Amino acid sequence: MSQSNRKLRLYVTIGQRLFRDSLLFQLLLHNEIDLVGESESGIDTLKNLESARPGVLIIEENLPDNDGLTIAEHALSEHPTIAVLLISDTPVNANRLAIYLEAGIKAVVSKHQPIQDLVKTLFYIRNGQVYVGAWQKPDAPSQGMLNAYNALSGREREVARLIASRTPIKDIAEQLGVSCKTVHSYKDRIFVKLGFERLPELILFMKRHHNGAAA
Amino acid sequence: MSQSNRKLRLYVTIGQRLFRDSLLFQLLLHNEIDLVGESESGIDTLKNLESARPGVLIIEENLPDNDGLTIAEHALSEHPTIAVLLISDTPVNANRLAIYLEAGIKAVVSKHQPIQDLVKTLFYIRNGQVYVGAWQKPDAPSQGMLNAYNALSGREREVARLIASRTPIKDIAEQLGVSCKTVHSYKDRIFVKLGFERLPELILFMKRHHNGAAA
DNA sequence: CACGTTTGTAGGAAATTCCTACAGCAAAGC
DNA sequence: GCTTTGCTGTAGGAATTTCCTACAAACGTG
Repeated sequence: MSQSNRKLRLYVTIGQRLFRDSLLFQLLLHNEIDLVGESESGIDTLKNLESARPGVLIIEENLPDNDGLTIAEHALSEHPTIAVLLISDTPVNANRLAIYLEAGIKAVVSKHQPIQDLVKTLFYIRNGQVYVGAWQKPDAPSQGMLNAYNALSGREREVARLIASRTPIKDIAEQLGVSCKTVHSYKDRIFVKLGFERLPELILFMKRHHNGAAA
Repeated sequence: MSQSNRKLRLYVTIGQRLFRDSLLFQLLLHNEIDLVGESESGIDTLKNLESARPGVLIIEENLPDNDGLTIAEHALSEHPTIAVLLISDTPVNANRLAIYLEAGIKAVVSKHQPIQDLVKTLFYIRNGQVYVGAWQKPDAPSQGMLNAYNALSGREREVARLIASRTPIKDIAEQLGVSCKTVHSYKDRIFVKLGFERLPELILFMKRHHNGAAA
């Protein structure tokens, strides 16, 4: 997945603390990510870039003080090597995308996309590549995820359901009449198949497929 | 902390998927929280409440289709027992808060507050109590956190710094010339003292105190 | 049918979490 | 001054988790 072996030096500019925090908590779970700075306004961002020297800048389109695009352009004129990922408020169309790319922005993710898209994009652009993948297939919103669910085997689905409903592994093992080790194996395989790394992703995924533990 | 022993049945209405996801990932880490539904619009929310029967509804003030307050009032007229937590776009003042409380809303958290505030408030109101704590002391933004940092002992700070910079426990033990077990003890104590439960919280905390691993 | 893949099963090593222990020292009292 | 109490540095144990490997039975498909 990740070609580059050095850490991803990340700067995040998001106005609202609540969302900045929760996004950062997610991103910081990846230990390749090194947060070198954050701010809530464009001006602060420009001031800090010099010393923070990020490799990637995630910046919101609508900032309290300025337009994210403007800030990004300023940032790029001073530090052309930064890979900028713009978070847009609205779904992105080809026209807008073209404008962004022309400005030197490497990728755009809309706030209406799942967080996995952001993470995927982030890792993709970190080597300087432009990412335009997401808008080419806007017809299949969660199709990939549905496919992923279908890829689970019967036993895996059972385990996935139980894990998502927070049944302890030991209880699952008991219920299914297998050893804990086996349940762990299922768990591992589920996470690999779905591309997840942590429990909340699985819980949310199962809820959204109406297979959660609606008690 | 949590008086009630049954799970917190949570419904979340946040327009933007990216933020809904990242917030949910955080909230779902708490295993007392049982997500019974989510939507991105007020109308959907009202439609789903009947079957989801949440104990707590977290709802954004500004939704794509409607005003969160209006939706909350509708929801409360049908299901008066739901504890509503409104996420407001702007900092909340006493006047606005009074309006909200009169409408039957249990708490308001602004998007400019840290995520811990949201979580704390969520657990507080789950038993039906009104939460008005956050705006009574708006003068001390991160004072509590600074105090918390000062509460760490010298050795704990060293370990906190190394952990936040993602140094493996074994390396930390080596560097400090103590056993892994000891490092784990420090880690445990750090997390208890700061009230954290997961690594990203510590990383972010250390960054924000300029004690991160600015390589 | 033979060969590659998926599924159900499980074990081992290393790491992590959670809890407990304990000696030394410092501050707080009495 | 002496005792109690609490914090700091140190560490061990048990249970759990993660990560990786293994392997036989079933399955599918040229």
